[in-house]
Amino acid sequence: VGPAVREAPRLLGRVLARRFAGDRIARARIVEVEAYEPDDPASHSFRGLTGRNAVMFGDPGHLYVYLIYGVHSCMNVVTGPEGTGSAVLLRAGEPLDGLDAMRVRRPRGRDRDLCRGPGRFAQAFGVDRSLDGVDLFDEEGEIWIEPGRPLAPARIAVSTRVGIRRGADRPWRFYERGSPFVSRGPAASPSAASRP
DNA sequence: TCCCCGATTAACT
DNA sequence: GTTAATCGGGGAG
Repeated sequence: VGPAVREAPRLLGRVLARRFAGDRIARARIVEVEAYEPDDPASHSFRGLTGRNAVMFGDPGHLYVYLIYGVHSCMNVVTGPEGTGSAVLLRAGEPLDGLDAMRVRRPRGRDRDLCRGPGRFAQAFGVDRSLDGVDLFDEEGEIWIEPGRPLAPARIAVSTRVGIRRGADRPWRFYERGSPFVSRGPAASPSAASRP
């Protein structure tokens, strides 16, 4: 629990799990995230509490799902503290288990692309607005986060965020250096980069 | 109410 | 490299 900028890199290497019908479980390592803060003009919470973003202002550890371009759902982890409006966008994952269940939702493309990009990640995991607000630490639920292995700092790259205008200079995108499961995006900033 | 446009993707040329 | 698809939030009138 804390500001999204601090929690975001700590989510890398953890595992997102999803239960489908028949107790089939899909899992993916989180390899790319972005932080969004309340004083951040790119964040949905920037203009305060609304119907859409209410979950962002609620309990940390819950899932905030929104629809983008009228087409794609995007998954975020609320990082709290409650009432602040901080969240981390899950941008990409490395599929581990249940790839066949993911392929049901995404029949096209290669396995490395199943969870590559926020819209694809959500689609592969069968997540839409109906899961907005669920508790991500309830392993009896439909979707949750498992501990996984935290990423060593040297393996974390930092860059500006993808696809935004306002707040575009903030280096709040974090991803696993060298991973083929990371979406294409801005190059890592020199200051934050360490040698491969 | 109307209107514009976005934390994107896939299918084009 | 360009663009259609497709929805709802939220600012303007």
